[in-house]
Amino acid sequence: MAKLTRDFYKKSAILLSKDLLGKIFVRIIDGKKISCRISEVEAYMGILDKAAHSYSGKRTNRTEVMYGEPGFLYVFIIYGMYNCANIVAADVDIPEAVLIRAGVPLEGLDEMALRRYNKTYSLLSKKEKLNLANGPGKLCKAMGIDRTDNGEDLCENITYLEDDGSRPEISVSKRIGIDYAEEAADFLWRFYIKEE
DNA sequence: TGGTCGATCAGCT
DNA sequence: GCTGATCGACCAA
Repeated sequence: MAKLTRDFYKKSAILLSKDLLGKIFVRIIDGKKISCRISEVEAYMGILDKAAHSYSGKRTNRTEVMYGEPGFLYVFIIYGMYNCANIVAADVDIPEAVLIRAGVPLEGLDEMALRRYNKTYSLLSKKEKLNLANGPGKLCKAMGIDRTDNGEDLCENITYLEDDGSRPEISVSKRIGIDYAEEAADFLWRFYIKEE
């Protein structure tokens, strides 16, 4: 299984979004491997994107990591209680990122189930299994990602991506929850794996 | 099956 | 003091 290296992330958030679909998002926690297949993402195109935290070049403690090398984690808190995980794209001083919106659990099912529902995977209802990581906040909870993971290097061995050769068909739509962003709200920058 | 609403915090004004 | 790249609980029908 090929672990993705820095080069993979060094492209615009839109291109990276499409390449991320079907890839395997891995974390090693307490020596246990937890992973899920990325099934839904959104591109945030930085300076010119009114929906992006880095719109117009806004640079704060929070957005700082997006101005660095690509292939790092950008984690922020939304609505006071949920974390959202992004992967920094492009290049130094080009603050673009890809929001990981959903994943399909592959390994470490019990670890995810315990973190989300405080019970083992086999005790989950059908709905709970579906809901394990099918949203940005849920995925972070299942994968154990919070603000302390902001700035993690995906080219190290704690959190990283793998390519198992999967090349899914891609569907496109408007991004979610950014109605305030005027014309940018209509851009088709949400990508997800096509269901048959 | 679908609408509304509260939780709760970082960043901005 | 307000608002948001969300979620899940609760209620109505």
